Amino acid sequence: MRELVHHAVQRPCDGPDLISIIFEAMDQIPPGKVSTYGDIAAALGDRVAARAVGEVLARYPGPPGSPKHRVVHSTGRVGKGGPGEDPAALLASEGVNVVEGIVRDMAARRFAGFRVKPLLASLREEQEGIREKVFEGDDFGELRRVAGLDVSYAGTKAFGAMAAFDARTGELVEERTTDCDVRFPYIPAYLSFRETPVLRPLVTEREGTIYLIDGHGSLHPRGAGVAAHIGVTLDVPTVGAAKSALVGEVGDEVGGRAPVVLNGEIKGYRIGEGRKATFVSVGHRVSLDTAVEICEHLLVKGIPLPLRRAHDLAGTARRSPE
DNA sequence: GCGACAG
DNA sequence: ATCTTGTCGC
Repeated sequence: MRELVHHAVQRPCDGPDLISIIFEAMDQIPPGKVSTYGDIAAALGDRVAARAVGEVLARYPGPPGSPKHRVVHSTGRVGKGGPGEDPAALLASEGVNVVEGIVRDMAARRFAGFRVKPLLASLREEQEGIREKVFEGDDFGELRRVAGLDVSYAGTKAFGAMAAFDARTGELVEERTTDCDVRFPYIPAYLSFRETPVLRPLVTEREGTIYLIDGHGSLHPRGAGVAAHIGVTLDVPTVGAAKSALVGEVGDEVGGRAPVVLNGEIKGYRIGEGRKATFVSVGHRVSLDTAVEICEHLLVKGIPLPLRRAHDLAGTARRSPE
């Protein structure tokens, strides 16, 4: 019982709720018809979210009676279903011909007439707006602290952590954590809508603090990675620091720095060697040169110290009972 | 099969 | 990001 309480719904993350829209769409598939992960993703506004739709069906129970069995692969392959569930049998009971786990006559069975809000389309527009507001110069006054922000997950619950270090002494001066129930899955290039709601309450200091964020900033298809998103929406200085690339072409390394070019422009640098690389880009109000200098200065075993500390803290919060 | 997309 | 056994190294 105690475990159930621990994983029970507490406070939904304060951001866009894609989970509800996915189940709303699924509920529109009539008996005798099927749809695909990609078709639902398209109705949400972006087919890239197909895998995320599958992930949500696996992780979230959804409203009672949600017809998860009516969502199949584009090949017609029926989903696995949860413990004690038999999607193929349910489909058969609705008159769908399933042979060896594959829906027959997909073309005739396929439903795609969803009437849901194409949320991902409006979120892309929001990102375009954020790109316009990003300030790529230095505007953070007197630097007193450098704070790391990171998120870890347990099922549908997110744990955010902040670890702040004194910019002069390098001393750890503050740690803070928070948690909420995730309402937005991981979708490439939409990460900020999953993590910003978790991290927002951890951004308390508005003056003299630069926030290093685990993810890209302007080195993003629409110039609005999570670091840019948090920087612009909260108007705080931020830097993006990711462990792997999302977009751009990595150039030749010079003096430990390899430029990352996007649309003919250097939008980031890869620092650190090989597998321990960090991709640095502008979030907001910190220039690329300054961002790289700060990250290099704080680099410990391939990762900026505040980020490692925030990562550990988020992981601890995830594992701790209370 | 290939290509591949932060966390 | 998380899922996981054994294994290497300080």
